[in-house]
Amino acid sequence: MGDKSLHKKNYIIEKAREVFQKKGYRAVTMKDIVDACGISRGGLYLYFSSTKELFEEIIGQEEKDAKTVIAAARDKDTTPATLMFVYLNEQKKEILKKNDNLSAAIFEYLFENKASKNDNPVIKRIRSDIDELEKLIIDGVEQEWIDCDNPKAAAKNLVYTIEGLKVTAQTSGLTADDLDKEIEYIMGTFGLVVE
Amino acid sequence: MGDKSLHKKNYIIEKAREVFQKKGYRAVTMKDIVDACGISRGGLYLYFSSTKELFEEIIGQEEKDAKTVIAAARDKDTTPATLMFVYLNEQKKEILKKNDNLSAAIFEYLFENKASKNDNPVIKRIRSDIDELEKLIIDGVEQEWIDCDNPKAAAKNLVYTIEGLKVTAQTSGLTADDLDKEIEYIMGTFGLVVE
Amino acid sequence: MGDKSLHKKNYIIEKAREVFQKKGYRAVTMKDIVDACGISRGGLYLYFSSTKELFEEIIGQEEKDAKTVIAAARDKDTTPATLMFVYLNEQKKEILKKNDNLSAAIFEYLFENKASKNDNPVIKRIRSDIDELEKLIIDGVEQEWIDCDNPKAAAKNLVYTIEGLKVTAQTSGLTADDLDKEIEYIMGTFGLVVE
Amino acid sequence: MGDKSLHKKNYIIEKAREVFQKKGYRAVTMKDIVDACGISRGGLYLYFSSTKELFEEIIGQEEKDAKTVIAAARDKDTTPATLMFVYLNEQKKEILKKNDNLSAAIFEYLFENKASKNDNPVIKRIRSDIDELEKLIIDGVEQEWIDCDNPKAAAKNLVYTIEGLKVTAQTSGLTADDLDKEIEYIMGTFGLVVE
DNA sequence: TATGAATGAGTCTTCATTCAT
DNA sequence: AATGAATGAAGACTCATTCAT
Repeated sequence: MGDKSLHKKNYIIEKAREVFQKKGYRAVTMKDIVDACGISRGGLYLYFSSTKELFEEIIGQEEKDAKTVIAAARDKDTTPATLMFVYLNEQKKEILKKNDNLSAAIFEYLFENKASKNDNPVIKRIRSDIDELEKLIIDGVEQEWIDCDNPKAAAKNLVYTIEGLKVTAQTSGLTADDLDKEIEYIMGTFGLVVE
Repeated sequence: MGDKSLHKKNYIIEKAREVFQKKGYRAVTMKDIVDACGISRGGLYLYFSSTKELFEEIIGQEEKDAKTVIAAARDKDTTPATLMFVYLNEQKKEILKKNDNLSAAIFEYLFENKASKNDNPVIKRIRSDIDELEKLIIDGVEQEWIDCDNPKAAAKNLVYTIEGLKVTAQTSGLTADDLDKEIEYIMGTFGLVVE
Repeated sequence: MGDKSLHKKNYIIEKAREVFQKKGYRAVTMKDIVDACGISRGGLYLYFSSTKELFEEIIGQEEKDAKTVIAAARDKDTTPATLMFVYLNEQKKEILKKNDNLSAAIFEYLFENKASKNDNPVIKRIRSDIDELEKLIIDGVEQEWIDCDNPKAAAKNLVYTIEGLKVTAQTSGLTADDLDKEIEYIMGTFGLVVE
Repeated sequence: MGDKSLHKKNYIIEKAREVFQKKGYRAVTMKDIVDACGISRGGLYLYFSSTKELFEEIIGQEEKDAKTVIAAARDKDTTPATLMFVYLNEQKKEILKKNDNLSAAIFEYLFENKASKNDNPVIKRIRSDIDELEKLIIDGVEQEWIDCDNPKAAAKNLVYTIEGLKVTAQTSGLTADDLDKEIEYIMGTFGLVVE
């Protein structure tokens, strides 16, 4: 695949992402993609042979995990408390882009692909997030910023809560204010205060 | 609609629920329902004109909310701490019946019907759960069983976490042990100990 | 399936046979059948879900085997010599209906389904023809009408030759005269004379 | 067309033959050829504009006729009986290479192209085989090796039988033993004994 | 009320064929 | 000569929905 077709592949991915954001996962047909891209049916099949394949390519590139977010924010003066806050706020921003993010599609995709669970990027991201947050909490405890008896359980609880916020935002709607209060509460459970 | 028709309608709902539990929401066709019920296509249309209509009827009857669970467990000697534990265990039981509950189907339904949010039974149930748990926490604080500064925020956080557990169980899988640890952690955040 | 739909099924089979006679096996599409029957695509699928299924139904009804032909011609005064002649002439008649028989389609079908060989009606018919002709030859030898050292080998040879005539008629064309001469020759190998 | 092009054309024919042997005639697509040759779609079209054209080129080169086989075996000491045996054995060898010969593809091709019969190489080969075998039989009769009243009819019968064996091998399967017995029987009809 | 045959629109998928480079 | 991306037509198959009985 030459430079040119790589370009086209990326173009398709770009357009398809928009479609998945708007319509979720299951509702998307190859025709939707074809129409969004303005290419021929056959043309699309040159690059992707199903919406599933296409979607997997997209989420492979998509997931912004805790590691990345935290790493980006970390410098020598950043405290664990600040990092936690940055992470939660990043999640908030993602959640609020409701029609502009892939969570609905991702959930649908996962419901449909329960069987082949272990190798999918979302589950990997969840596991890695738990690990990363655990490390962050342990750091915070050691530096006496964070108050926590059971860092692993706390990390898991946090990740489940964030998944809950994502899904609730999709299904029932959450406002910026709802999320701010939630962040404040979570910070409080670690003995941290939002300034 | 006479008694006989009502009886048949309930029969259809019953069978359809099983179908939705097994296949989710979007994947279910009118034919699936017809086959499960052993009735004719035309016959089904006399009662329900789409899977959506049928599904809405089902979830209207479905939701076991916190109020019901807590009310069932309450008697004059039950402490708020015990009620909290009972509630969390009820959730655990529901979550573990993974292929035998409607959550996957409900999530799918909601993703597909974001627009008509406010009148959907799930959002009503979430609101009512928050209220009910808030009351429980306030009771617990007053009776000095529970330790909590901000009962409303705590109730919301708990509901979001449970939504997160439900969805994670569907998409990534959770074991009984995972849930026990999570329950223990949650109880701990209220200063409660699982015996 | 009620009387009415059985009637329709037979109607489809009837029309489909004409299509297979005209176009062979592989070239026939569900659309061809639909057009020939003047019904809708979906309608056809109610009865048959592939051209293969339809074709198998047709050839199941189709094969006129040696047993049937010979049985039909047999009465107490019929000699083995006559029966042999009747059988060969029946084959001749079938072969000459070139565009009106299914042999081309059957050969194509068999080429495409070599794997599942043993249970197909054509192979069964070939085996049964060999047996039937062997019996006929043995009868003929016993009654001193037919001259043959190895009835089984002779029966096989005859069946192969007839298959060869069928296929040659399809691929290269054979006239009534070609077939008459061939029948005369075959009769001769058994010491029989065509009157 | 220069030497280089001719070389490439032959290369394509070579590879395509393998494809036709494996997949028959109708099932072969231009893409199959392209893949087998490792050339581009456009490149193939420079040489052949359809699978039909390509296939006709192949069978034009293909046929090993009786003339060639018999000529190859003939030397001054070879008897007609031996030549007959050599010819039959050559056919046997061809027939047993079931997935490695073109007969299935050729039959399919002929079924699909009945119209343009007279100029097709198969019918020419059949005619020439009949002639060649007739000559052989006549020779044999003159040299008192072969016993036959009607050499032309016998030659035709033999050719039809061999066509029947080819097609039966493809559709129903024939073993080496089946063929040996058949050869023995055929030799017997000419008063010849297989040693 | 109830049946189930029938329809036709919609989607998926594959291929021969073209054409700019 | 050669490439391979792109097209669009053709066929398979499924479903929601209707309607005569």
